[in-house]
Amino acid sequence: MLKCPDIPSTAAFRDAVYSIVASIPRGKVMNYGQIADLVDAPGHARLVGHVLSGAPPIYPCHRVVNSVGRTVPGWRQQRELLEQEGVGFKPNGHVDMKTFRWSPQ
DNA sequence: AATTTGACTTATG
DNA sequence: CCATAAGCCAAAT
Repeated sequence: MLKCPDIPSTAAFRDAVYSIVASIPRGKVMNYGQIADLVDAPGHARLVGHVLSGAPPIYPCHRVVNSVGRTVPGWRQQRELLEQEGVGFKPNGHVDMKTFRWSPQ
């Protein structure tokens, strides 16, 4: 996968994040920390979130949730989108990460 | 340059 | 579902 020698908001970093997000299969989700790790920038989970906040809507950013499976604050529709794809939510309102978290082959 | 803010994480209650 | 706390790091103010 693309690696960014530099760390922060470079085109490479953003491109890598977009690439990862675009590769999340339908019906699965990923959390920010995992993406950060995949782009060779461990600890930059918050940056991933920041990048996604400015990402073009062409990417399935609704498949990215936080580590406990919580949906994006302020984006109520995200849950509907995920449920529509087959992602199951636990009774507590969080995604069942145990089942729907996607890991790269 | 210092402080605040946030699409984070883990833990605890 | 929410609240709090400590740790974390880059961006915005």
